Parts: sequence; C-alpha cells; structure tokens
Amino acid sequence: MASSSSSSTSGGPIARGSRRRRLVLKLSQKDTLQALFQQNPYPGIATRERLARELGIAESRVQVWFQNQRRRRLKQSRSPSANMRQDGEGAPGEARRKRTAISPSQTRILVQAFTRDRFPGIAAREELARQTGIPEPRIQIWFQNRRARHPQQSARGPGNVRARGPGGASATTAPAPEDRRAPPAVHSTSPPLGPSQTQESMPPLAAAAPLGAPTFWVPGTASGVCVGQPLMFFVIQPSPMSLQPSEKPPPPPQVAVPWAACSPADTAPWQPGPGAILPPLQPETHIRRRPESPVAEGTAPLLEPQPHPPSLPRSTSLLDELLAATGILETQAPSAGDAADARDTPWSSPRAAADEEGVEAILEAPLREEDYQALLDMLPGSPGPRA
DNA sequence: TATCTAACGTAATCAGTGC
DNA sequence: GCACTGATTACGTTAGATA
Repeated sequence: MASSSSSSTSGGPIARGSRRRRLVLKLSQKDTLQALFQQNPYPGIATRERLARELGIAESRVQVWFQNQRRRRLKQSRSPSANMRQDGEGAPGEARRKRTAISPSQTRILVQAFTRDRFPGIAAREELARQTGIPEPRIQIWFQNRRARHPQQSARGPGNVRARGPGGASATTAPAPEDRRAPPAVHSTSPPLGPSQTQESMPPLAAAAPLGAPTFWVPGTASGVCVGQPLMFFVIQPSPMSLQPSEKPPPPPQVAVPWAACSPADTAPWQPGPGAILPPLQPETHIRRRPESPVAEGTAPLLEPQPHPPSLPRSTSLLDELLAATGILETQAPSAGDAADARDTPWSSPRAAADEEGVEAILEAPLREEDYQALLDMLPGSPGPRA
C-alpha cells in the first residue's frame, strides 16, 4: 500500500505524498467504532483516546472517522426532521481536548513553514511535528487555523498557489485572502498539492495493532518501545501480539517515526500495567460543558466519573465493555479528559511547560531563524512551488 | 468501473489563556 | 471584557481501496 508514498505511477500533478496514507479499518475495528457511535456520535477526547488505544489507531483517525460517520448518517437520514444536529441539540459535548500550548519557539517554526507552504502534506507536517515536538494532528489544526486567520501570510508563498487541480481545475480553493471572510460561494476544495513526499509513518501503528489484539503497544514497555532520538524520535516496535498475518503491509520490525507519528494516545507517557486499558485518571475538573448536554438521542447521559476498571481483562474489547455497560460510555469524567490530555501533551499546560524543558531547550537554544530556514530548506517536503 | 470511505479542505463557532 | 488562538463542528471534495 505504498500507494501514497510515491507518485511513481499516475504521475499527476498531485503529489501523492501529500496525503496521509489511507487507513483501512478492519471489520472488527469498524464494529467497535459503530457500536460506540450508536452510543454517542460525539465522543470526547477521553473516549476517542481510549478507543484509539483499543483499536490501535491514532486518536486523530478516530476523530476523523466520527466526523465522516456523522456525515454519512446524516446523509442517509436526510429527512428534514432527522437532522442530527438537531437531535444532539447542537452540542457535542463531552470534554474537549485540552488546549495545546504552543511555545514561541514552536510557533516560530510553524510560522516559518507556513510562510513557505500553507498546505503542508503529511510528510511535511510530520517533519514539523518532529522539529517542534507537537503532535502532527495538532500541527494540522494549527495550519487550518492559520490559513483561516492569516490569509496572506505567505505573500510570495507557493502555498498560496496551491490550488491547481490536476486538470487545471483550479481549485477555487483557497480563496483570495481578501475573500477569506466572504461567503463561501460553493467553495470547492482542491486536492492538497504538495511536494511529493515519500515519507509515511502512521500506518505501521495502525497495522500493528488490530482490534483482535487489544494489547496495543505501549511506549516504554517491552512490547513497544519508544526511544528518544535527537528530536524526539521513537522506535516503534509493534507488539507481537498485535500482529496479524492478515495484515497487508508487513510492518518493518522496527520503524522509526517521528514523535507525532505516534498518536497522542500511543505516545503518551502513561504506563498502563499489563492489562490496563486506561491509565489511572487523576481527578481534576475544569471542563465546561454546554448546558444542553448533547448526547445523541437514546444515549445514556454522561455518567459520573467512575474509576476506570484498570484491571479489565485484556480480552475485553471496548465493544464488549460497551455492550456490557449499555449506555455507560463516557465514563471518563472531566478528569479523564484532563488526565488524558496531560498524557497527550505534556506541554499543553503552561504549568506543565517545565516538563518540556528538554524540548524547549533544544528548540530554543541552538536554532536561530536562519537555522530554521536552512532546516526548512533541507526538508524533503520543503515546498517548492506547489503548482 | 463504480462505489465506499478515509483524508483533507473551508467556514463558523466554541472555549482556554493572558492581558 | 477582549483579543488571540487552539479545538471542534458541519459540509464539500478528493482520492485510495475494493467489489
């Protein structure tokens, strides 16, 4: 499935490497996702991370799946009265991901990259993730927000010209900066054109931990090891248990991927014991919820935080858990989200900033603007003209 | 080749943080 | 209170995988 990794075939103008490699969910994984979706189409960060761990995929993929699934469902039941948004009273509501604090030095790197390329492909994003220590999904969001709010950041930016579909179907896409706030007159997006980047990273993770094997690898454990390298590189070694012969791409025994390539959940420094599905959660509250709790109809209301069964048998799948606890989904209380987030992004809180001193030190110390620039120039994904 | 669906884009909005 | 900005949503589109 190296499909995306190289544009060797069908060399359209679209850089194949610009997109993340498509994840192929297994039936069992879909089943679990579906089951959870039935319970709550708007899972919070805690649930998503938990699900991600259980399925062995990145949390961001879980999030995307739910987005797509909601859309599919909405399309199916497109009756005027069956609007999901109305059902949910507009409020997806469980705990959000905790705000990620991006340090000035990290911002500098991102801005640099942004000025050069407003639409970095997966490889470029991962490279940025590696440079900054920020998870790739967060970088993707950062770029989205940045594009929306700083339309003309890259005056000369090749990224601005991004929209040029294969057939010249130029994407109406990136509207002129000035038009940014204009009504989206049937905006059509265009494929992310990007430099052909050969790198791909997430797949090994996904492929490595099929659902049947709830034993997802854990950084720092015997089954899965994350070893730090200069800039937070980890060596991922899929748990033997998690490998299935049926898996298509036999993942290399060890794959070095950027930190961000590990899903936050995967890379989070939590240390579940053998058998723990969720890490112990620290009681902490701060999540503000909308008054109307947006749980899908028929869904049990959010429950009080309940101590997560840390000793859930490994054989217990999330699905089982779901079925067993019908309606008891979001067992993670606010605290769960927080804890999860704390694991997710140690830097997400200023208070936790100290924890990233290591990173900060690296980022702050030796690299000056020109150095960053030079680095960026050296990136394989470093944008040339996108067209 | 058609269909399904993961990935990714924008726009709008919510929400945390710092002043 | 406000500005800034990260997170999440709906929605539209693209493109890879598969029947």
